Amino acid sequence: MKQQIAQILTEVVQQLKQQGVIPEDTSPRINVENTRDKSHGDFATNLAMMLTKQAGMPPRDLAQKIVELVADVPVVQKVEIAGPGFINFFVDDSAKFDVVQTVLEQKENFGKCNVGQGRSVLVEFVSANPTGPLHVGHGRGAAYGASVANLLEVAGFKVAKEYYVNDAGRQMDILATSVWLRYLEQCGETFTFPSNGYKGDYIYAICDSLQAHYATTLQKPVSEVFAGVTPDEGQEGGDKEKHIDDLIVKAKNLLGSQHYEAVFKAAIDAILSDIKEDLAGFNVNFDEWFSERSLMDSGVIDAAIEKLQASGKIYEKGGALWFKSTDYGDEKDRVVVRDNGIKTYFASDIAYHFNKLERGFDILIDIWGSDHHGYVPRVKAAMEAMGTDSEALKVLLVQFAVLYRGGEKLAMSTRSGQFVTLRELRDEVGSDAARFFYVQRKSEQHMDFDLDLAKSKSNENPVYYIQYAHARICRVLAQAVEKGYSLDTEAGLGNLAKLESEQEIHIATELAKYPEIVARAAAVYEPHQIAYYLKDLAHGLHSYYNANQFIVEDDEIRQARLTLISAVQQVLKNGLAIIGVSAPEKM
RNA sequence: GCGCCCAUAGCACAACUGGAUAGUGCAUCGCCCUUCUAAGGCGAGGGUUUCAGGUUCGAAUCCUGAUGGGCGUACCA
Repeated sequence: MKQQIAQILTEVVQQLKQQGVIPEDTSPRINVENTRDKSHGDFATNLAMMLTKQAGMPPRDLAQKIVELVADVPVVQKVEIAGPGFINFFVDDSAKFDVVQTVLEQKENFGKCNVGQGRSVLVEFVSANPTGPLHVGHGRGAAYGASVANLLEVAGFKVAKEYYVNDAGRQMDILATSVWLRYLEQCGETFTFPSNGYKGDYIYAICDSLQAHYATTLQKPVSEVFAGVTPDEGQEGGDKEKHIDDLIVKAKNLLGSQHYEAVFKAAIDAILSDIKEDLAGFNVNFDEWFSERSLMDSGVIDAAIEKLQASGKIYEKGGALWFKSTDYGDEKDRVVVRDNGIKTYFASDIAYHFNKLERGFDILIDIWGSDHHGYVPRVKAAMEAMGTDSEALKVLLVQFAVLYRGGEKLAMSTRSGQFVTLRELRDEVGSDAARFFYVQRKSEQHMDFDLDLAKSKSNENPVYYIQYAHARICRVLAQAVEKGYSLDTEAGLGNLAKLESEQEIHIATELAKYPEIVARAAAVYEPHQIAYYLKDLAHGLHSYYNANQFIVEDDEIRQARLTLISAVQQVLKNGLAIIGVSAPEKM
C-alpha cells in the first residue's frame, strides 16, 4: 500500500519536471509515512515541503499542484492537504484487510524480505573469555546478538553465528594455575591463595573432577610450589602480577607439560560446556565455537603478520614489531609482537578477522561491549592494510548493563568471583522475560538493571503481555472448535469486509506494518523495534478482545473475526521468534 | 588532558532516522469480571526533551559550546 503511494508520487515528480515546476536535476527522496493521528489519514508525505525551495512556491500551493496530479487509485479514498503542507492519504477501509490473506498464506514467512539478497554474514558475539560462568553483563550481548542474527536472517541474509573462544594467553594460564592451587588445597595443602587468582566457587567443581581422575598424583608440596616466588601484593616487596606469573611457571615446571595441559584442558572444557549449556538455555545457539588456539596452531597468525609486513606497515622499535595503524587514522601505532617474542592478542585478532573473510563471508558483524570501542580503529586499520575492505566489518557496541541491587550499584568481576550469573537470572525470571528485558532497550543506551526489580516484578514484564495475547488467541480458537465452530479461513477471508469496528481496522493496519518494521529494524540492527511493535499489536488484540465477542452466532462475522485474530496470532509468533521468546498456547 | 558513547514524565525506556498535539510500561487516582483466560480493558493526572546558541518551512533528532554520567586511553587478554 505504502509502496503503491510512493510509486504514484514518483510519477508525480516526473510530471512536475515535465511541466517545469521543478528543475530536471532534482531527485527527492520519496517519503511516505504512517500517520500517528488518524485525522491525518493513513499515510502522509512531506514531498511538497521538501520541494518548496526548488519549486519556488509556498508548500501548500505546491501540495495543491501535487494533489491534482495524483492519479486516481481505487484504494485511495481521499487526498487532503494539511498543516504546513503535508499531503494525507486516506485509504479505503476494506482494502486494509487485504493483509490478512497475505499473512495466512505466507505464515512464518510473513515479514521476510530480501534486502540481504543472500549475502553471507558472520555474526560474532558473546565471545566471553572462558575463565568463568557468564554473568548478567554478558547476557545483554547474547540476547542482542542472537536477535540481530535472527533479524538478518529474516531480512534475507545467510547468517552464521560464532563464538570466539579465547583459549590462549595469560588469562587461561592464570585460570589453570588457580584450579591447580585449589586442587592442592583440597589435597590438604595450606597456603594463601593468590590475590590475582580466580576465586569463584565454580573452580572447586573443576577440582573435584580432577581429583576423581587423578586422585593426588598432581599434588606437590607447598614448600616447593612457593619456593622463590615473588611475594603477593600486601607483603614485603610484593607484586600480584609477578606473583601469579611466577606461580604459572611453577605449575608448568612441577606438573610437566602433559599434566599441566590436563589441568588446563579440564578447566576450559568444564567452563566452556557450562557456557554452552547456559546459552542454550537462553535460546542462544552458535554454529561455530572458534578457538583462538587453532589460529595459532595452524600458523594463520604468522601468515597475517607476514601479510602486514608485505604491505610495509610493520616496523621494529625497542625489539618489538609495531603495526603502523596511525596511517589509517588510529591514535597510535600498535604492537603485534612483543620484545619477548610473544604475539599480542591484537595479532590473533587481526588473523581472526582475516580468516573470517577468507572463509567467504561478505559481511562481518562483531558485537562487543562498549569498553572495547577504542579497539575498532586498529582492527579496521589492519583489514585495510591487508588489502581487504574494512567496510565489510561492522562493529556493534553494546553498552554495559549497570547492575543494582536494592539501589546499590554492584561491582562485577570474574576474577574476584563476585557477580550475578546469567544462570541465576534465568532461574529467577525465566529465559523469556530476560531475553525481552535485554532486547527492549536499544543497544547503545545505557541500561540500569535492578535485580530486585527484575525479579520481584517479573510478572509485570511486558513479555507476558505479548505472550498473553498469543495465548488468548489460541484459547479462543480452541474454544471455537469445542463449540463446533471450527475456523474456516476461506469463509473468513470472504467476510472480512463485514468487519468495520475501530479495533478491527486498527489491527489490520498494524498487521500491514510488520514487514516494514522488520526491514527497518534489520537495516539498523535494532531488534528493540520488534519488541515495541509487538507490544502495540498485543495491545490492539487485548483491546479488541475486551470490546468484542469473537465466538458469535453469526457465521460470517464469527469466521471473519476468527480469521483476523489467527493472522494476529501468526504475526505475534513470527515477531517473538526474532526476539527469541516462546509463543505459549496457554498461560 | 585527549577520544568514543549517553542525557526525554517520579522510575525504566520509545519516538518510523528532520515532520503535525513527544509516546509506552511501572508507580498514583477513578471505573469495568453471572460473557471466549482481569497476566486484560477504559479513563485521569504527570514534560521548558540537561542548559545556551545555531542551521530551516519544521529540531528530542543535525552543528557548536557548556554541564553531568559511562567507557577507553598497555610491549593485558
